Amino acid sequence: MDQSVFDDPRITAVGLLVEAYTGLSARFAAQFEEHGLSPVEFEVLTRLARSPGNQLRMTDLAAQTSLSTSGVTRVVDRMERDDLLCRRACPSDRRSSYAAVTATGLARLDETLPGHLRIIEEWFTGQLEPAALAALLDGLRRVRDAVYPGATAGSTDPAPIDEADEAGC
Amino acid sequence: MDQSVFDDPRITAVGLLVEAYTGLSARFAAQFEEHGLSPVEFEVLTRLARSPGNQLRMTDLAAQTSLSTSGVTRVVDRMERDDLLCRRACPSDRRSSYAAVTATGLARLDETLPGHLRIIEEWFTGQLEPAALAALLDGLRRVRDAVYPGATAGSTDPAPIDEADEAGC
DNA sequence: ACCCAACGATTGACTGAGCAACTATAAACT
DNA sequence: AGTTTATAGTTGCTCAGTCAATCGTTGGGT
Repeated sequence: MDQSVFDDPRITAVGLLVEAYTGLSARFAAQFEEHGLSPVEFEVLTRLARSPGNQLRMTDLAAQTSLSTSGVTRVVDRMERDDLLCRRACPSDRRSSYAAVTATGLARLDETLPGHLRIIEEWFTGQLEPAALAALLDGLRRVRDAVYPGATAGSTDPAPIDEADEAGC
Repeated sequence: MDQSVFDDPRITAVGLLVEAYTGLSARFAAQFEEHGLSPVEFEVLTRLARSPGNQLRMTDLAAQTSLSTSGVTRVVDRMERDDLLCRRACPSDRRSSYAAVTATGLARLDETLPGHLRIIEEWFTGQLEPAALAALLDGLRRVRDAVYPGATAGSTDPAPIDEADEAGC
C-alpha cells in the first residue's frame, strides 16, 4: 500500500469534515444529555416544534429525520412514554397518526435550546470571524445542495388544529 | 414555541454542516458497499494500512476510530472471519494483540480507494473553485482544532516487523 | 359497487454498538 | 520476592435502529 494515498488532499478534506462534525456532535450530545434528551429526541422535538400545530405525521417525521419509519415508531414510543409527545389520530386519513409535542416536550425543548445555541456559538460559529464563517457556510451550502437529496421535503396536508386543544392530548 | 428560534443563523449553520456530512456519508457508504465494506470496515482498513507494518494494537485502533475497545474487538472478529485482517500476538506485551491487514484486505482497499477518491472529488472538493474550497477547509480546520480532542493520537510502541512475513498471518 | 394496487404505521427478527464485569498480564511499590 | 494497582482484550447484557412482513385503510380503475 502506497502511503502517499492517505496524504491525498481529498482524504484530508474529508477528514476535516468528519472530525469537525463528530467533535461538534459530541458536544451537542453532552449538553442534550444534561436535559435528559438523546440527539434523536432533540431532533424529533425540534422538527415537530417547528411544524404547524407542533405536530407531524409519522411518515413526514421520518422523512425529516435520519430515521426509517419503523425507527420513528420506536422513538415516538419512547418519547410518548416519557410524555414528551403524544400520538393523535389524523382526521382525514385513518391510516395516519400525528406525533404532537406535549407541553412537557415544549418545556424540555425550551430549557435545552439556549444552551444548545450557546454551544454552537462557542465551538462553531464563534470560532471564525464573520467573513470566514460566511465562506465556510457558503461552501457547506454548495456541498449540501449537491449531495443532500431531501433538502426540501415538506409535510403535506397540515391538518386543521384546534389551538385551544393544542398539546392537550 | 417561538418559531423564529429555528431561523437562528446558528441553527442554520449546524443544519448545513449536518446535511453536508450525512449526504456525503451516504454517498461513501453506497460506494463502500459495492466493494463489500461497511464504513467502519473501510475506516479500520485505512487506519491499519497507513500504520507502520499495516498493523495496530487493538487499543490504538480504538483510539483512532469512532469505536470503543469492545466495538473494535467485534469489528476485528468480523473482519478476521472475512479474511480482511488477522490478529497477531504482540511480542513485547502478551496482553496486547495487533490487528494486521491481510493481503486480501489490502487488495480490497486498493480496489475501493480510487472510487472513493472519485466520489470525494465529484461531490465535495470538485463542487467549489480552489479558493472557495480552501476557505471551506480552513474554516473546518479551525472548528476541528477547537472541538476535536484526539486530533493527535498516535500509536505507541510500533513493534518490529519482519517485512517478509508481513500480511502472511 | 367491487377489486386491487399503493400507502401509513406497527411488529418480529436481527445486527451493531456501548457499558460493565471479568481474565490475564504487566508494572510499581515496599 | 510479594502484593497491589493498572492495563489489554474479551464477553454478557442491553438497547437503538434497520429490513421485511403484516394489518388496516385509501383511492383509482372498471
